Amino acid sequence: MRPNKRDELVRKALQVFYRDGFHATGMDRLVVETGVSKTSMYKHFRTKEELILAVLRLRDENFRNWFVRRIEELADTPADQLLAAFDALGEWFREDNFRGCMFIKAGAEYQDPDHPIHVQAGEHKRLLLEYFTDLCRKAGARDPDKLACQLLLLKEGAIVTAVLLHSCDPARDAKEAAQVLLQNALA
Amino acid sequence: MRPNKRDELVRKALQVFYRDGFHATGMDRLVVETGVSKTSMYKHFRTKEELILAVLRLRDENFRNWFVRRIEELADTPADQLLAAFDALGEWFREDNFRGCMFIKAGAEYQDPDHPIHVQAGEHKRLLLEYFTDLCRKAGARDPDKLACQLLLLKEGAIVTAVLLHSCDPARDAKEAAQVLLQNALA
DNA sequence: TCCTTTGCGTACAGATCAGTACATAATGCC
DNA sequence: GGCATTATGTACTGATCTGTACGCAAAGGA
Repeated sequence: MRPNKRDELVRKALQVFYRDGFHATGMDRLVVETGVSKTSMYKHFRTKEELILAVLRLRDENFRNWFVRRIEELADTPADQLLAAFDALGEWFREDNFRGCMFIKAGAEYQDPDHPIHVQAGEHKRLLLEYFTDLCRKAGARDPDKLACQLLLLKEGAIVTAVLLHSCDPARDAKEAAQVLLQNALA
Repeated sequence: MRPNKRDELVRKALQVFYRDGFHATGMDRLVVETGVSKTSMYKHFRTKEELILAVLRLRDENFRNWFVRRIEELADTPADQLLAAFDALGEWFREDNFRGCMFIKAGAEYQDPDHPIHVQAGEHKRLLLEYFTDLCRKAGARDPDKLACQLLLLKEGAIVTAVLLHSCDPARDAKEAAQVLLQNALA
């Protein structure tokens, strides 16, 4: 029971869940795709829910790391970084295997607000909101909390719309909207 | 096989699917909850997918009717109506059984872009976008298509955020953002 | 070499999935 | 009333779901 074996399982499960959804992906399929035996799978994760929670933790880490790093590559000042966030989004939308936000989907499949999976999905959004708020404060916005929330709305809306309309334009439109909001919040 | 019996089944199925999700709701449970026999159910709908598509059609009709009507009750001029849309959203968020947007959830559970359910979910958003575009044009916006898309982003983002953060504030924040964008597009 | 412990694969349990076969009950027509 | 058609309820199919029981093989200690 090597500890990195567990990580490998989580990585693989992440791909499959992201592509096909949670309810639609059975443990049997995961067992086949990872090549591990069912007993081993259930040694590492006592239930499917526990596996999903581990997957969401990894996804949260991966996504936020990538997002923040990419933004810092694209821009220097906090204000520019807030706008660059939407360029990063656009890059994400253009990836071949883009399938929307895993946390929105998790919240959609596990709707009970008290369900651990739903709670964890909300936590991801809260952390992103914190990041935005921090940038808004550094940029000198009049009401950093409000502006951050508005930019988050644009981000989430862009993701959902990109998925359902199969278009990458939402990233561009969201960026222009963010520009207007930012200008308004700084003046 | 009364024709209104079918509508009744769709109405009931809508409630259950909306509350519990598509994959998580089996035909057996629907049969029990509607009180109809399984044979009758499959006489009206040849497959589960066909039932879901009928449910989405009804939901699209219900939601857009309610949305447009409520907006017209709340405001008179096109510009005010665009803002009132977010007040209507806020009322929706406050409903006890608010569980987010059924079409976002449908798109999340049926991710294949060619899947009929995914396509139909996208169609709903397209129709909403058309409605917004029409209002933007009437309001005299400089670029009605762009503004409409941006307002749609705010709406979708507000829904997703309201669900995951269990808060109704997104409606308020979205409205204020819409106000700024609208002002900017008219000036 | 023998014994114990640990890890893994297979086969299975019981529930539930979508969908159907078939018998019975209700209805329309003459 | 007698007959054909249609609607319905039950019981079932084979597949798949999450999770487990058990047998075997490898490894470690004396």
